[in-house]
Amino acid sequence: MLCPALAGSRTSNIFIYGKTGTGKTAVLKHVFDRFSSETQKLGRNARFVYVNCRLLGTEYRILAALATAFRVRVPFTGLATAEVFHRLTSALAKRPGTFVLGLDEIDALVKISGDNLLYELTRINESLPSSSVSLVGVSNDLMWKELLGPRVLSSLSEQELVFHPYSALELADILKQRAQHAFRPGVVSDSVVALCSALAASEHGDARRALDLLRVSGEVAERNQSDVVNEKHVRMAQGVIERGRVFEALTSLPLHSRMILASVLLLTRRGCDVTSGTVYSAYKDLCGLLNVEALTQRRVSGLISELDMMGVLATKLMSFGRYGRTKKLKLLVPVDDIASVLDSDEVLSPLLTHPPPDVRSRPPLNTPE
DNA sequence: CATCCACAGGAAGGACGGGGGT
DNA sequence: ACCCCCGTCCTTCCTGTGGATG
Repeated sequence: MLCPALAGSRTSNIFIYGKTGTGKTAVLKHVFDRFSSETQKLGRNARFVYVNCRLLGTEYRILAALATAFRVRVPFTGLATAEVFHRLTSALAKRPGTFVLGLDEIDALVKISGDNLLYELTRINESLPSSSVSLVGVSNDLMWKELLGPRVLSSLSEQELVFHPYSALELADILKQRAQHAFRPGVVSDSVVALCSALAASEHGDARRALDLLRVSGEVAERNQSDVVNEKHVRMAQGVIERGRVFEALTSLPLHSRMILASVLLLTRRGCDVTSGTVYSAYKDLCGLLNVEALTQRRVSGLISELDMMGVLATKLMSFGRYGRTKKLKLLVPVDDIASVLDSDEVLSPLLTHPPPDVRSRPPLNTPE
């Protein structure tokens, strides 16, 4: 699909779908690399730029990253988004060529700030007389297209590509091949490979998961001074990976999000019902104890939604008729895991290990379960 | 049927840290 | 040095809402 770039002409916009761990990003990066070196050899002025929309987070930062890739220096804040766009455009106009922008996790961009930037990007060519810009959008949300306006949709999906999940057999092939490089012969048996791939296949065929699982299994085996990797190590590795992910996600959370999480933890431990209302008052008490100014209920509600989207919490809207509507919260992560993360938090841990007697919530709603 | 609870979540705007241009 | 503008994070204010109750 990108071959026209070799001849110096514009490529179609491409849209790539597929679940996580099916190799979209890997393929995109690899293809971009190959094309970069090929076009260089041919002496074409072509650039293949990769950005990850979700990691960058905002419209502005994505544009700034694109600009930086074209050696346009922009500050991390202070400029209007439109201004950055303008600078990018004029930089592109100055050096004629073929430019392909790979926008990974493009669904995140649209969910955060709408399809405006995409729209602008699809019609950037109109103001570039001698260069061409085309887009490669990558999304792991198949239903995501519905968020797009028709004007963007038609121009973005000139060509489409779907990456199907790997089957357990395909995963096993990948793992076997990697295992040959990473392990001494005979250390990893076929049954271990089969288990890793089966576990990953059951989680929608995520190859990254499978590889991580095998790698960590090896580490676990090594730590246990075992000469071979066996099924038990794989099971242990599963737990290690899970905890690692949780730990990383939670420790990087801002203070107030961690405090909200601590409130949920306290309420859960005490067996109170955990709803947005009770959590907020527990959170406020926590703020009082820490001498921190509490955020408003509105903001806390927003932070809870963020935790929900991260998959730390599950929320469920419940209606009790006359007794109002509320969001029930449930931790999706084992209580002990969260506790151990918060325990290593120097600000919050004293409150969790010796919970003061009256960090309490409002009296529970007298409603039937 | 209307009411009303206890919130959800949208809109608008303000404080702040940090630009650009002159 | 000055002014104005920007994105981010948060607040304030507001309207919307599912369903038991009167």
